[in-house]
Amino acid sequence: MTDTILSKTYDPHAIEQPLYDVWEQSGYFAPTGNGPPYCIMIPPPNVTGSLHMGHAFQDTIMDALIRYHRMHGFRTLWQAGTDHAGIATQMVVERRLNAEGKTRHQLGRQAFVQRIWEWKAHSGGQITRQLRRMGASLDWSRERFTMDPGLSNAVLEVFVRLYEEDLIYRGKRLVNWDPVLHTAISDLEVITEEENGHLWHIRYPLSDGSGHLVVATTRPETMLGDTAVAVHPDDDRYRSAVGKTIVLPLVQREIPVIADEYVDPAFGSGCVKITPAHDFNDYAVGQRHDLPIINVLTPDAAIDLEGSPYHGLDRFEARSKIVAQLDAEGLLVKTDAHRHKVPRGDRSNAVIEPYLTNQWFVKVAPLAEPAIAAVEQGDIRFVPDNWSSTYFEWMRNIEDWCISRQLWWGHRIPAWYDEEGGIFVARSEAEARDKARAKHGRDIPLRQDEDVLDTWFSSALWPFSTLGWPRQTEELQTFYPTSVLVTGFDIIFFWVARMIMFGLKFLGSVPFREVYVHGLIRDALGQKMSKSKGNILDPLDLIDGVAIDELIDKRTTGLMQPQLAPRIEAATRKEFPNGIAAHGTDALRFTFASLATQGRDIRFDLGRIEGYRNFCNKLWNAARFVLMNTAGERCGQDGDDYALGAAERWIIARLQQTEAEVAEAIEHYRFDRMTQAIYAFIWDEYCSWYLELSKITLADEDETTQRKVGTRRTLVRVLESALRLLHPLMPFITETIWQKVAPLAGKDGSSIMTQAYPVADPTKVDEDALREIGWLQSVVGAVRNIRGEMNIAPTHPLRVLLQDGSADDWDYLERNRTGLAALAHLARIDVLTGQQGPPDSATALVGQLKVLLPLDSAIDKDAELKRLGKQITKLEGDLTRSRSKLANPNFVQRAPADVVGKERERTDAMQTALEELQAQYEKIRALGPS
RNA sequence: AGGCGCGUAGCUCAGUGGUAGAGCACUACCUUGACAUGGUAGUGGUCGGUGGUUCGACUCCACUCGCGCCUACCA
Repeated sequence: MTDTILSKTYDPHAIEQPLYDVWEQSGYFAPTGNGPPYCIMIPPPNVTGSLHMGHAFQDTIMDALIRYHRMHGFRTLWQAGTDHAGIATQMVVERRLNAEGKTRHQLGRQAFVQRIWEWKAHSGGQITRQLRRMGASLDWSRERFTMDPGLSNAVLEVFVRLYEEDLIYRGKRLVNWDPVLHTAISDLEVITEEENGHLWHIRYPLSDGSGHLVVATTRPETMLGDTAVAVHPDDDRYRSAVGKTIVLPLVQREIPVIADEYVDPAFGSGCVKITPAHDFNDYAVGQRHDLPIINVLTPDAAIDLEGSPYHGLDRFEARSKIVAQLDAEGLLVKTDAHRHKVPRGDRSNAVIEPYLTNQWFVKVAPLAEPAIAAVEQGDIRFVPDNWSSTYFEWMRNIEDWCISRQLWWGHRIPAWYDEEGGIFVARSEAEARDKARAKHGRDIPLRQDEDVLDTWFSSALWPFSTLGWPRQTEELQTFYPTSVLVTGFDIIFFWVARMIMFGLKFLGSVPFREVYVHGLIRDALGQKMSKSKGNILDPLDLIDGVAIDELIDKRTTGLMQPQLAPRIEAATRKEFPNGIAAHGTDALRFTFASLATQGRDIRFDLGRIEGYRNFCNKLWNAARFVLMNTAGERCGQDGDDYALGAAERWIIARLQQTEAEVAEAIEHYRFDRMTQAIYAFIWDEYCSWYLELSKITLADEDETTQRKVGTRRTLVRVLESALRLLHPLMPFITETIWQKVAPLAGKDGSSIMTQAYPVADPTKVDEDALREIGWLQSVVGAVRNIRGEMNIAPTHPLRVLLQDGSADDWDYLERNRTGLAALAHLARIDVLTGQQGPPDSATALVGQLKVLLPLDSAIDKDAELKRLGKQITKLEGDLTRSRSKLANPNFVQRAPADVVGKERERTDAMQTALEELQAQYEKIRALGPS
């Protein structure tokens, strides 16, 4: 391999990582220049997590936008950073601790948190390394972590200010309680899914002995905490019972029968047991009727009722005992199978209990109002737009946000209590002491709240906390509001809405102008990728390749349900019998971009990435060809004399059109169209046609030097532009080739990254050249069609006759004779003039020009008849349709004149062509057997 | 119950009020000096269904069938 020529085969592994290191060390990722600011905040991945397909997809999109804008001269910042991911991270470390036979409680809070920091130091670099493998041009010099001092300070500031404005409050409320993790979680972290259960019908005797009511429940164990039975006020069946009391079975407590509209008379028996301490609806009923609230569960969700035989039993164990006891007492009327929704924690998968505890809440409604307005007014635009309805739907029905978590890993709530339960919310313990001293007139012991904040609380500040807020930094001034947020729809509520609310509240303006909402990557079968399903693909495996055994190993180790392993192994072997080949980062990125359509689900199909790996290879080899033909040659630089032929002007025109298409696509976040435009240009036009045409010019001994210089110039310059056009999607291969090609194209600069993005120049769209090469392609196509359909070897030299051409046809022929002969493998091209009758030929039409291939031994009569017949049939169908259109007076009168005119022209052309082909068909048929 | 999305070639997906597209797969021929991770040609769709608007509907509207997601839920 010489210095100027590329290696024979495209090997992504050899080129990618070294380039990234050079870029990073050169400081190319940091914002520079005085252009308008462009900023994207990375959705911070979990600090101890690893890169999954969703990340890789999202980061590809962001990097494409960032590189595109950077090349356009924007002062571009892609903010790097990670999230402390409270529950997730704590769980990981706790599990490791448990594996050592210890619990976090044995360790104590301080030591446990220290362990987590150690774990972060140990594994925190993985995801950032993986992002580098993806080519992500994040500004690592500005990397942030949500628990950095600066960001923690922002959290404090926001908490204190919201508290001072009464937008944060503490209260004893029914919350979603995770009995495994021992913490409250927000509504959003609860996953409710239908499961099989039972509906137990239980007899509740009236105290006055006048009978009983039957209540239906899915949770009989909560009856221990019943404080009423409710019926609908209009339910005639139970009107007389309202106001009476019931002796609660097993407990023998007397509880009232009340009337409340909440009850659906049509469901079950129409009587509902009310347990305000353990059901959200019952809690509301309890509030309305001033019912006592009796808690019967421990934080572990075991029965907590001193003196009861069920005390200490887990809720599910208690359930079966209670049902058995009721049955024994003759109070169980019946048990129905019943499907109902069961709430589970998204992290622990434990059944969530509504549980009465002291928690901190954000009063969301006042914050939601301006956040709704911002989207209504268009200060923030969702792309695609339909996501705004989802956003509105949620924001208009939003409930207060429970932000306290009974965890150890996270931002500790900046609230201190005195011994009388007084609360001092402050930026520091010292400040809290001052406040306490002011209240009590002396120093008193204070104790800080044990809880930490929901991770999403700090994430909500990400767009400004990373830029230094509450300090008014230069970065904050420059980059806030950021340009666009790129995210999946699954976290619109968790994250996007909350960033908007907090951004408006604390900065007075929206955190981003646009929200590009992309779909979720699924497997080839449309299943969500998850560890437990064993269908995870690791983006790095697609880049580097993975052997089948290793892949199976990755998918089957550490499963929650190890019994699924054989099934997962079988499915994996079926889908990837030979493992996964290495495709390189560029191919993976291009694949993601091509899949970025407007839909919700994205099925990841291995065929796509293979195709794009081939595309890389195509580009690589095209570049090799160009370098082989231009390196060390005159390429029309520095005033060197050159001339451009139609082919050159054509490919230059097509380049402009492609550039315009690409700009249009990326400005509308249509990365799929961007990939398609570039792919088609490079493969189908530059490689398939221009390279082939250039070979002819360069090999033609009769061709002028100027034309040859012009051809070389065009080869390198169009390639160089195409590389820049492609760079945001395929950073590595484009940089590698660019380094070789740029000098030949008269470009200097150390990296393609910092070059200008190509912009279409409409004055370079030469319509004549487009027509001329279009003509050439049609004539070549006509010959190839005949060749192909009749199975004539591509190299078998043919003679072609052209007849009935227009002045343009002969003009084009004159200039493209050599090209036509070479591309169509023609030995001779002759023009039939005047009354010369053509020999028996296979015939095709290009406009009115007849392309005739005389029938010789190479031509099969039956094949030609078949070929013509096929064309005739198609033409007849089209013609019939066109004619009936024109025969419709309404069409002729009402359709726009140009549409009608076009239809007439088309019909005439088809008519002529059909006659020609039919005549030809008859002529061939009349020949004797071949 | 409310909201949203999807249904186009065997598969994965674009698309537009005016003659249906791409990639992959498939078939035939071809190892021609950039590339077999390649070349050339070709097969393949009454655009889920019904009705309406229109000169004209795959496209707009209504209804309908099927699939999926989200939110809120009847104990």
